[in-house]
Order: sequence, then structure tokens, then C-alpha cells
Amino acid sequence: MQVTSRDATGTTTDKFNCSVCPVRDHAVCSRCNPEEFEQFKAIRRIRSFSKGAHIMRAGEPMTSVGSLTRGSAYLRRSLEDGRRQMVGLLMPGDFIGRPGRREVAFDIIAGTEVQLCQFRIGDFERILQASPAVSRRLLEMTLDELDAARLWMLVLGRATSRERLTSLFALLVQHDARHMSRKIGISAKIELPFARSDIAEFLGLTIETVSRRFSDLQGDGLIRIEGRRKILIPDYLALIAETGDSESWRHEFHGEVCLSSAVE
Amino acid sequence: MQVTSRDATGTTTDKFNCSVCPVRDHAVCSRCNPEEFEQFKAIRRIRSFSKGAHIMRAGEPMTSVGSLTRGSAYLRRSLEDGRRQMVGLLMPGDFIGRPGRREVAFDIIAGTEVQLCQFRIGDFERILQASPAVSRRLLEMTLDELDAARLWMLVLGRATSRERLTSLFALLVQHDARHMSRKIGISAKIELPFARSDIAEFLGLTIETVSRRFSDLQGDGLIRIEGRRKILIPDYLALIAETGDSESWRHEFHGEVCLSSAVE
DNA sequence: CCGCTTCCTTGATCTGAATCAAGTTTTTTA
DNA sequence: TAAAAAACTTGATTCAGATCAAGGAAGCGG
Repeated sequence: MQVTSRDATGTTTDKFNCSVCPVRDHAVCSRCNPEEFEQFKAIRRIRSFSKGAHIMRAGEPMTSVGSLTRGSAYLRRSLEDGRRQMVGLLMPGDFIGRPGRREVAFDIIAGTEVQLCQFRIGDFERILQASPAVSRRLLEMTLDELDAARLWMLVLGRATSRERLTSLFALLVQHDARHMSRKIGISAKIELPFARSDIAEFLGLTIETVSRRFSDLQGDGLIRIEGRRKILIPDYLALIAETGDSESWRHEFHGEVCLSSAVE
Repeated sequence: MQVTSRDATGTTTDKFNCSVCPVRDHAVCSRCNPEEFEQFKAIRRIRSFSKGAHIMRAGEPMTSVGSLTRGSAYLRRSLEDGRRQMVGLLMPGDFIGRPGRREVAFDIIAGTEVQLCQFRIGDFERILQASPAVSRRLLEMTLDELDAARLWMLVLGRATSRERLTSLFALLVQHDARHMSRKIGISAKIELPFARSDIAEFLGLTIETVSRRFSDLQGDGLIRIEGRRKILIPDYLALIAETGDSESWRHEFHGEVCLSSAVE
């Protein structure tokens, strides 16, 4: 059983109830049988990180893995002269860490206040070995992330700055839709989990270019900027028509797009 | 048991001996017990594809999965106006296809003559359900591919054309090293599995830019172009110093870099 | 509420890679 | 083995996004 501890960025508590866990039905533990679930409960440790904190740093030993339960975080990798690229976006339910590897490969940074449900890597690996339900779920999640990473490689390799920004909006709308298990209407409102500089790092652009494209898209009526971190998308289909790959952004909805107009 | 069949691009044969399979010790089946191994043997189907052939096409139903046993292939994804990006490189031992998904997400194209060891997706999924060894191995392979994809996202998002090309060379040297289980000396010779236009698609550049950077690197003595598809790298460390991320290309060797000079 | 800092926007200019345009070399085919 | 096609290289020009530079708006700490 875990001793309660505290460090610079986070706190540990055992007062956490899995039955009201916000990611209970899509995290790595979501397909466990009751017995496996008890094992996880016994070894879990809830921690929180404040916005901007490093959850892990590339190169340091990987001591724990776990699920992101609240907030959002991102994976980042840097070139030696400081150029940076975000290489992944972590939303509630996503798994953090890599069983079978002893060293962290990417910086993981809290984009907002973040809450994690962590396990020491050895403890987790023991459950992983023993439980086909857990390893199957983790495989499924990893395969999904691999597909998403490859889809994003197309954006980074070939899309224009306008296409990149509209693709990011489409991605965020979908994330919301999936996690809120809400259907998307013709219009949508998204909360940006990042500052402009983070968006630039995500898209492989500079902050100035990102800012200009925000203005352009607003000028063209494709988005409405409502305060620094909120944007309204009056017509989702018009937006994805600007991504250069509307087919896959429509398709990725898994058939949940609601085409009815007259929402706005 | 599989009936022998033939189609436009490939042939099926049952004359294939797993005990001399070139990827026996790192493919998805490499950790099976003898019983599981027999199951694979019973359902496998060997097929070959000629250079340039589509092994699978994005959007079509995924009917089979399998291992690449000989040759190399790549994953590609296109924007609607035809811009293309390679999003993965498949070498012998790599797994093709995605259990749990019914539709192919990427075009898969044979870069050379290719030989595959395929299974019908349903057959494979049955073994995957039953065998922890197979699902653990597939998880491990998928996690490795995810890391590789994310590393490449940094190249596509932030690297200059010169850095992209040197990174590709570093990647190919490492692939060789890993598959030949041969240590890398200070100098290396690589066989390019692609034409210039494929390299351009891989790097997110145009063919003209790729050609110019080849010439520049040769002019600077970092490579020697020996025929269309062979290049000699006289000094690997000098080459990776040009990638903008020499640390990770050195590191990725898993400590196998041989620093002894006087090889050339 | 004020001053400070951080974040964001906009403008002017520059630059690396794209595009357009020939040529050259290699490979294929007849 | 000659002709045609495909693959590659090099040069001139253009352009999207980077860089350099300045100012404005929002959040914050006292």
C-alpha cells in the first residue's frame, strides 16, 4: 500500500473514489474484472500538477505510468538549438508512460491543471502481465494513438498554415465530442486548452503565423474568437472544407456528424 | 486450411518454412510457444507484391494482417488535392494491419519486391485473444512504432531540408544496424529503398529540394553518392551532427555506436 | 487602481523551399 | 542497340511563412 507523499508539483491522496472517476469507462482500467480493479485501487496514487508543470522530462528514468483523469497535457520534443514540437495531446482517459521502457522519451507538460492516477511502473507491469483485459485495452489505445500520430504527420509534412489551424480545430471538436459523448451539430464551441505559443508548437509554425491565421479565419467568418481561449465555429462543415482533408475529418466522427442545419 | 490462390499482384504458396524465416526472431510471432506457432503455421499465407504495387488502400475493408518478411514498404496518406506524405516505413519483421479495425487507414505500397506472411484478420484476432505472448509482442511493437512516429513528427514540424535528409540517412543506418544486428562503425554504406520522389514524400519536401540537398551533402563530403540507390557515409558522427538532434540519433543506437575511427 | 508582465496582434522585410523550366543520365522497351 | 520513357539534376524565379520590430489587451501582484 502506498504511503502518502508530496512533492514540488503534486500531492498524493487516497481519498479518491473510482466509481465516480471521470475516465472510468475509457481509461486503461476500463475493461478490468472486479478483481483486477481492486488491484489497481490498491496501488494507485492520485497526483496533481499545476498548469505548465513538467509531469515527466525526456531522458529521466521512467518510474511511474498512469491515466490522465482531469485536465490536458502534451508531449513535446526539442531539437538541440531549442526548436520545439508537440508530438501528442493527452486528454482525460489517455495513458501516460510506456511499460517496458526505463527512460522517458518525451517531455510531458501539463497544459492546464492536471490530475493523474498513477502506478509505479513495476506494479503496473505486474498487472499487465497477468491481465489480458488490461493488455488488450492498452494495445487498443496504443493503436489508436499511432493512427492519430500518423494522421498528424500528414498535417505537419504537407498542410499550409491555414489548413493546420483548421485541422487543429477539427481535432479539438472531435476530442470534445468523443469525451462528452455528445453529437456534433453544425455549430460548435471549443475551449482551447493552450495559449497561442502552444498552438504554434503543436502546428510546427511560429506564434505570429498562428495569430495571423486566427485573424484570417475570423475575417472569413469561419470562426468567432470569443475571448482568448474560446472560439465558436458557426459551421463545422465549412471549417473542415478548409483543412485540405475534409473527408477524414468528417469520417473520423464514426458516423456521428449531425448534418441538420438551423442550430446557430 | 488455405486454398492456394493468385491475384494481380501476388501469389500464394504453402512452400515456406518458418524455421528459416528471415524475421523469425522479431516478428509478431517471435515469442510464441510451439503450440501457438503451429496455429500460425496453419493459417498463414505467403504472398508477394512487385515494386510499386499497393498492398492495401486507404478506405477499403481490412481483410488480412501479417508480417513483412522480405523487402520494404511504406505507409502513405494523401490530401484531397493529391499532396502526399509517407507516414511510416515498413521493414522486414514489421507488422501490417490493425486488429480491431475493419477499414484500412493508410495506403501501403511496396517500395521494393515484397514478401508478406499474411493471416485473415479474423483468424489472427482469434489467436490474439487467446495468446498473451502474441498480444504482448504486438503491444511492444506498436509502442515502438508510436515512439518512432513521434520522433519523426519533430523532423516534419521543425527540421530544415538538410536536417531532414541527414535524419533519414541516420534512420536508415539504424534500421540496417538493428536488422543485420551489426554494429555501426564510423563509416556506413546504405542502400536506399526508394527513389528520390519517395524520399521527397517521406521528408515532406519536393523532389528538387531533395536532389539539391543530396548534391550539397556530397559537396560537403558528408556522403558519397555511389550509383542511384547507394550512398556511402564516411563519418556517421559528422552526419548526425547535421540533423539538429544528434543526441537522439546517437542515443537511439542503444549504446551500440562504435566510436573507433580508421575504418574508412 | 496602477504598473508590470505576459500574451496576443499587426506590419515590414527576409529567406528557405516551392514552382517553373530546361537539360542530363539511366533504365526500359521495342 | 536505338528510341522512348523515367528518374534525376541544376538554374531562375516566386511565395508562404519566418524573422524582426512595435504596440495593444488582458491578467496579476502590490
